[in-house]
Amino acid sequence: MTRWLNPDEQRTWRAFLAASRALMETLDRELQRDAGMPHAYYEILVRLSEAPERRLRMSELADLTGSSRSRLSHAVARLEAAGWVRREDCPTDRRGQLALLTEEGFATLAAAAPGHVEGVRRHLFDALSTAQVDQLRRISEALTDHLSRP
Amino acid sequence: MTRWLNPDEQRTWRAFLAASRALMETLDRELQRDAGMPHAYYEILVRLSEAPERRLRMSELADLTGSSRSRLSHAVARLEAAGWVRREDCPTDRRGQLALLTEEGFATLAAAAPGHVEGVRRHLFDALSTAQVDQLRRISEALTDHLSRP
DNA sequence: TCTTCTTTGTTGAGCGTTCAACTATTCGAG
DNA sequence: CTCGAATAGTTGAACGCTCAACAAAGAAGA
Repeated sequence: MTRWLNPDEQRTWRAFLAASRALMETLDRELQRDAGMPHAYYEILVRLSEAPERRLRMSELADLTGSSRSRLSHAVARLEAAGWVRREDCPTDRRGQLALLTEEGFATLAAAAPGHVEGVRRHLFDALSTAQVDQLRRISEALTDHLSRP
Repeated sequence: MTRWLNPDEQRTWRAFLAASRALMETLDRELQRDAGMPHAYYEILVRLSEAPERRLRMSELADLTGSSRSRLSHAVARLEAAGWVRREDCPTDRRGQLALLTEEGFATLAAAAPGHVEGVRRHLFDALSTAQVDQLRRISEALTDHLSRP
């Protein structure tokens, strides 16, 4: 007994699909062009830059960026090769690894941030009213909450 | 002169990022598990199934699915190898190709649809009020409209 | 303690996407 | 009618992600 989508839902679902895909692709392309990295990597650098001493456990970084451990492992390997991130052994858990943002990584991030933020503003916020921004926040938080339930 | 994000915008942006990524990953994983194809391929089959005679020009199909021509070319190659899509020469334009859904492809889609729609309902619509669904539609349409401007 | 279960992080293969380059065909200005 | 520009679609390499398998170390219970 499938609960099919009614026309309104169908339209909403397709609109959401098209919009989020187009937005992410646009920002990803801009970041790749201007900073030489995909958006997922940028996010990793951001989270590290906000952490105390600019370092985080791999697992915590994975949670913060909403990525799998495997994905993060591969990503940090690339970021390390680029000289933007370094690994260190965790002093309190010998299984653990810390990822830490290098000075070079911080400089790269600082150089990329204004352009990217401008992109987010132009492509996302400039299209919405302040009421819609508020709605989008509530919707997104409800969604995340719902998805992390069972 | 960077127009930075204020705390509300920051929160909205990160919430949207987390939610849309989590939603898409969940649906993609379910579809891969239950139907053996990624969501992008499912969408191709859906669009073909809705087209007159279940066939579309490659370029039109690319537009409808919001994908690049290259992406679609690779994707259709895979779908063709799976026996779900066939290519035909376009009678009116010798550069053109038509992609058409095979009987087998249609059957696969018909088998996959109920599960996927149920997933969309559970993970998206069940989390939102009817007012929020309406808001999300308006926001998404505004976004798509804005992104396809210049 | 010994044993088992869980957690942490990595690895390699396979897949899908991007990007740039390319062929083939059609369009359109002169 | 012709020739340069635009359009349709494909290709291969590089890249990032997923998945399953794995090793190493901690946690928990007898």
